[in-house]
Amino acid sequence: MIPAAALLAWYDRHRRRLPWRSLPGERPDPYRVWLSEIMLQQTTVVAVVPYYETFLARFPTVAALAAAPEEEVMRAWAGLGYYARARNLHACAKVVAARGDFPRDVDALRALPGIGPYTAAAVAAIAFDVPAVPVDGNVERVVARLFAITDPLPGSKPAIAAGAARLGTDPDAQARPSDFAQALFDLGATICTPTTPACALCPWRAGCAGQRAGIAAELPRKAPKAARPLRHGAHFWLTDGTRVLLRRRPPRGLLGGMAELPGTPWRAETWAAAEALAHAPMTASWRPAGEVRHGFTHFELRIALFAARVDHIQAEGFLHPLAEIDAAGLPSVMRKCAAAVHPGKGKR
DNA sequence: AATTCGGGGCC
DNA sequence: GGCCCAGAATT
Repeated sequence: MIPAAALLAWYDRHRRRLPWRSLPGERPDPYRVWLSEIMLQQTTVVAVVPYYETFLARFPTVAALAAAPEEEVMRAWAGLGYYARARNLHACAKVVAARGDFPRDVDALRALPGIGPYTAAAVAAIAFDVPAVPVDGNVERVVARLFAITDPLPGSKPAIAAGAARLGTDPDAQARPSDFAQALFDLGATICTPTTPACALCPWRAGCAGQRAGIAAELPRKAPKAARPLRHGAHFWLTDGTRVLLRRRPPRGLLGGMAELPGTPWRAETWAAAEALAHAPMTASWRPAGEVRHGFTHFELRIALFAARVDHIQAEGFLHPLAEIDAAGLPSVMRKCAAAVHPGKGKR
């Protein structure tokens, strides 16, 4: 038996202070818990913090978020990645605002847009003290080590989920579901880390089968990943001296609904200059303007840049002031392109 | 069950 | 250069 009391005692002394966390004894704001959980999906705490602060200041309540134009929500999300999250966030806010509040149980939360099994359990536990154990990457690692589960992910997910649920049956865990969930996160983030776990400092060291077997650092094992193919594209920086031409990507799919520089499709073959220029937004004296490399989850991209200045822009898309390019809501790959061609201030 | 979705920090 | 991250939706 792994004692929840030992973890909770450790958490009471060593828990991380994070902007979306309420103080001990303070009732959490479900909106803030939910917002943070969506942002934290596959995204590190360090990356989320500045976005969370800005986002919360701009949209202080779920009603304010629901009432905002979608384009403004997407612009506030720009650079954080996985943009379907932002669209689902907005859709979820509208449902919740119409209902009046967030549902308090796992199944009802699970039915909302952008909320899957993990987030439903996390919001229920953290915001409403429902005795659920959310299983994220941290918890998978902790549980795989505690029980020495050597089968590789993702096949071992059911066994790991069962182990996590077993941990949550401890009466001490059931007495503090919100703290127990966050304690598991903090243990995974600060002690039971991916490469070199600090087992000497771990409150669960005595009961850890992985540590006892000397294989903790190797767990969880994972199936090998496929190689990322290389793709090529060309994009165009067209300015009239005060504005630059942008366009909107299709609402779904990669970078769905985000702004971009006009360009070619992205494909496996390289683009000859003349071939790429056939995709230019208008006829002009295009000059080569460097290359940008960017890694996506499942492919790597190399973009050849072309730039031109004309007196009058006549092309499809919309014009954005050069001086406010950082506020254009460009995804990171396009911010790289803009910075390569137009090395201005450079920050967001 | 597999694939498609971003981006950055850290080793 | 690879790994990881408070995963979900789609196919």
